[in-house]
Amino acid sequence: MGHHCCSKQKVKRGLWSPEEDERLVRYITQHGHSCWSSVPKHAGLQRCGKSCRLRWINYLRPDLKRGTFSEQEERTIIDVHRILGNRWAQIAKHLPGRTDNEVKNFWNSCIKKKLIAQGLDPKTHNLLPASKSLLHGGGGGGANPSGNNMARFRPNGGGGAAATPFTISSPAKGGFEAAHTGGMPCGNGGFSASMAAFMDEEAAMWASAVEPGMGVAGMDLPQQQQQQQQIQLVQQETAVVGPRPTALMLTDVAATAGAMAGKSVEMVDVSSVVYGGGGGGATAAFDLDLMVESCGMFCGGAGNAMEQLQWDC
DNA sequence: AACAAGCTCAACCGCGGAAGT
DNA sequence: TACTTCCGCGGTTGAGCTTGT
Repeated sequence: MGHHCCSKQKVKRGLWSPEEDERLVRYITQHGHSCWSSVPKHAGLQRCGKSCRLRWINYLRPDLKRGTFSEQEERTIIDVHRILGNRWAQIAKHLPGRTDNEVKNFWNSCIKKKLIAQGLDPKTHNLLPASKSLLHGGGGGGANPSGNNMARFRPNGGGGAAATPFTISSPAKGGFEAAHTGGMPCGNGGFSASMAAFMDEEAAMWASAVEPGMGVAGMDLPQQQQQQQQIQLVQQETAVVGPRPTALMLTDVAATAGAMAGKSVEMVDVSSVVYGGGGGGATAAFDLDLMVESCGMFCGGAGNAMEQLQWDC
């Protein structure tokens, strides 16, 4: 087979030998890689340019940070992924020294499973259907009527029947708090103790996206600041304008965009939360490239919920 | 100790888009 | 405008390693 780009040549495939690595490193440090297709020829390698590029970017680059991901990096990945989806290259830009491949592998091998274990859909960061029924227990009143974990309510948050102190960004934490504040109908065994314990354990991680004014349990101030910087970076990247929205708002909006674009994003109720809420007519103060590219138009629906969700400060 | 199952991660594949002709 | 080439990205694969039985 071989790559279409190098099918004419006889190229070696598979793992790289130390000698090949050395050749590639030596060549690139001396000449750079302005044209990958010519690199193998000049470096004396029986590889295609694509393979050389991959090897350099993912393994040989001197600025690579290797080793396990820190908790901070993990939080960043989750937060950015919630906004950008599977744009690994974009996500990796927020993690100096990490490659898209590394981030992707870490996501698939680790984070994804964590999310699933928490009953979250790793694609949408929403509760999986099974978990929804678990959390909502089939009981009645007061609970988030949408069943969508992305629906969050502010403590001072205006409207609706939700008087529950939903201040969280984390779906898991939300479920946990709700269960413990009676905001959700736990029912008899609708929300297991073990699950609550698990969520409690994970709360610190999820707290990463909590509004800054709220303080974040389990995260010290520098961490919060660092986290905040990451979120701001994403905001800049997505051309956010206007008042600073929470990471969650970005998430909701971006996810909604994804849903509108039919990208198999299960965000059925997000718009009702972010835009709908209690009616109203404020248009979101977003100009997300992401959204433009996703759906071509921005359904600046209704609702003053956007304002309600903005930063406190 | 031997085997199976699960996991990690480097590498490949195929596609889309940009640039050049 | 149409075509070709190249680059970069995301999805997928599979070899090697680890863990459990």
